[in-house]
Amino acid sequence: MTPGDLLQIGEVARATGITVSAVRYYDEIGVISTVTRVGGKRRFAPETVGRVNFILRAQEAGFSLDDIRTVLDDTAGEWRDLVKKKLHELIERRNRLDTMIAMVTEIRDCGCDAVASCPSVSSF
Amino acid sequence: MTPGDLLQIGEVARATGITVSAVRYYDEIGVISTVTRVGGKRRFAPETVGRVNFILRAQEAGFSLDDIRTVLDDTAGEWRDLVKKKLHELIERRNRLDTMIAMVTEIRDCGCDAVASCPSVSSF
DNA sequence: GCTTGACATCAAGCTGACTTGAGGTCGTAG
DNA sequence: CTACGACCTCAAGTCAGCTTGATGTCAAGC
Repeated sequence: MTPGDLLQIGEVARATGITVSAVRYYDEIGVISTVTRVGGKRRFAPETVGRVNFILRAQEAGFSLDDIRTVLDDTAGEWRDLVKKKLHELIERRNRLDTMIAMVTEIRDCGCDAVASCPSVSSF
Repeated sequence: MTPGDLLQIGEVARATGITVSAVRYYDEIGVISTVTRVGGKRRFAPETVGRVNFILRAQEAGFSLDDIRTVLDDTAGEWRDLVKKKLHELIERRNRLDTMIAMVTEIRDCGCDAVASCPSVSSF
């Protein structure tokens, strides 16, 4: 058992589903941080689990780890602007995705023999 | 002027907005193909432009060049299954994106000082 | 004949997000 | 005492998707 409620690296890994080396990597680049070390070993705050989950979601949505660090570490007001900008990008991304879904649906239902010769492909 | 209606690499690049080196790369890995060579120089069919545009869209939607080659080159029936699978993935991706948009919107409007301490973040 | 511009090849480099491997430390259990 | 599992560091490797640089060819214009 860990002292207080601090987590070991392996616990963070298991709780979030990422590998130990990925947790270490996140720590190195500063998107999460160790509270302290005990005998050289990292100890993380319990909130780290939520933070990692946030990071994973944000990555899925197209944020780079650099973006994420900027957003999470900004104590000035800037982060809100960054989030707004990113929100805009997300909405654009969804629009493109919708276009793509329509396109792929069309291809799925086109009745062509091969995609290469499908008019739906070259019309984009 | 090119003989017939075949395009030089630079024309393909200008027509699609990608670089000459990227066209060459696409040719090398086989997502597009040169019809012939004239004095060592590649000549492309005009449809190549549409094909490249398709590739760009597909990439935006999360297809890898490998996926794209598989879909485009498949003359058997398999590609339709692959497209179906990809369509499924696209829809999942859109769902995640919607979640993310909701999340980012919440963060934008949360009134917190810093993202790190925002309850919306650790609740994910 | 010389320059210019568009093309060619080939090997190497780059970025992001990690992983892998070698070699070392620490604490507990048998 | 020794073995084990979980941790540590540091350097190097991996993958996709290109780019960059060195060096060379070829046709057209002056």
